[in-house]
Amino acid sequence: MNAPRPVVTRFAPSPTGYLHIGGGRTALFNWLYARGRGGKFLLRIEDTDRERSTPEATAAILRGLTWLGLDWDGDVVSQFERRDRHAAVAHEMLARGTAYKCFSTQEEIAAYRAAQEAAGASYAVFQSPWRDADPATFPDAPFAIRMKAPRTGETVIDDKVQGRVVIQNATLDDMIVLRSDGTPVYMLAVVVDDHDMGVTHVIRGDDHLNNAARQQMVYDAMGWEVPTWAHIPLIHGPDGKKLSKRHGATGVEEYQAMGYPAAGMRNYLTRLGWAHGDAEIFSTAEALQMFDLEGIGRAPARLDFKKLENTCGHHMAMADDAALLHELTAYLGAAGQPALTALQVDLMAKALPVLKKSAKTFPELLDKASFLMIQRPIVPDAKAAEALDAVSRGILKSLTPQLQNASWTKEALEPVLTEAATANGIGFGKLAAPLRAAIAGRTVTPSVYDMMLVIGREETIARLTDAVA
RNA sequence: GGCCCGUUCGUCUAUCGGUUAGGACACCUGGUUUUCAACCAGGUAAGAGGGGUUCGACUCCCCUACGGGCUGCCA
Repeated sequence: MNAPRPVVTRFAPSPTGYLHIGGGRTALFNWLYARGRGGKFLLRIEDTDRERSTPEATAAILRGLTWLGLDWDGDVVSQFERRDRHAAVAHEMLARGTAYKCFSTQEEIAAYRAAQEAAGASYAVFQSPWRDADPATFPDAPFAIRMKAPRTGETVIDDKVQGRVVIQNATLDDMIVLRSDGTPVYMLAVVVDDHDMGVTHVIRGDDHLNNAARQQMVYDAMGWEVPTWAHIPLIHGPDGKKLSKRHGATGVEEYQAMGYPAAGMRNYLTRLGWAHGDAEIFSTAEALQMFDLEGIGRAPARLDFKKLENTCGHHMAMADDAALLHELTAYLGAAGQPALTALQVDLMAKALPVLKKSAKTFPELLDKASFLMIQRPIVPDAKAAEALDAVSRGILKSLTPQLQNASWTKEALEPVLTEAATANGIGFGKLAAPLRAAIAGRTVTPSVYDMMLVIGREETIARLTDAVA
């Protein structure tokens, strides 16, 4: 019995922008798969395209992953820095006879295709005249190294998500592995890096499914063990088209700035395109237990903000108070809003156990907490001002001295308020409205008891006094 | 154009030849309630279309339609 190799997965984004939400999900799947099996999750930045790669983009990707709670093992690998190794492998392929020098210029290749099209072909794979050329005929000119790919037969990708995918070798050309300027091509770099990094499972977007065939040829050419493939469908927008900027947020950091809690985001993203029976709301620890490649669907999934919000609501409610307060602070920073004052932090800590139960996002939480964020004198909005008519103000005024003596617990406050209502011949609702207006300056707030308990007796009485003055 | 992948309620999905096709979000109705929520109960809602295979197909095969991807000395 051979012990199975420990799982090694990786996330390999191009640093050409922010961390796309689809990329975030791909990273999450890789992370869940590795971490759930005691394996390693590696991070590699595919920065071989010097024109488009920026350090800012790399930083943004790292921030996005960190926010999602996806930690990687070891150092971040730069693909560009490994270019010498890639080139060495290309030359090794040359030595093995699995690749050859191609002196065809780009003009010649274009001309070849044009000629084929003129001859009626709709598309033609380029067939280099140098594939089997005698070295004696080699010109003294720059050359690219092309893989000597099989021209007949088929390449089979045994994919954990897509199943058995068969590609006819005749439809693939001899891809270039090393450019004429000596730089490696992405297709070669990925294979060399994945092999050198010991990656056992390649979990990535299905836009790479066709590429897998050519990459598998490189593995074969080098005599390396082919990793387990798992090509997952891309995420689409609500209209079913590929998710793009016109759908709204596509960057992971935008979701943070919109105030979705990371745990909810993880849960939602895990469930998007993956299922485990009826499991809907689960912790990350539970996700780690359940996640497998089997549960990944084959069809692209659409983003549904309503469900995202609902999922986040559950996580908000079950979050640990201290952790939630900490994340709220981080949210304010990410959203570019002022930090909480010491007093607000104090009040927020008291209010959180109640507020978190009904909020789905941080902005919503903050809105429900507005009664503790504001300062006297409180300026009521139009509707609140209406609730504070002369009669109501009179009732509030008579209530103040009674609050002075009541002990400040919900149990003690309840009879005080209900008795005040009956004494004035009104229902509790009629009393709560002006109270709410006086305490919060608005008509939609948490329970009046909860607000009073959070801000305390002194502040409550001060606000009531202001309102009736 | 060629090749590859996909298609179950509006959305995410379960089902792995035999089910009244299940769950969740959303939506609608009712309940609870000091407001908004939250919460509780109930309801509407699906196998893209057409051929096969089979005693029996959402499940297997073929065709069509639609969607997506790849087809580069980009990644």
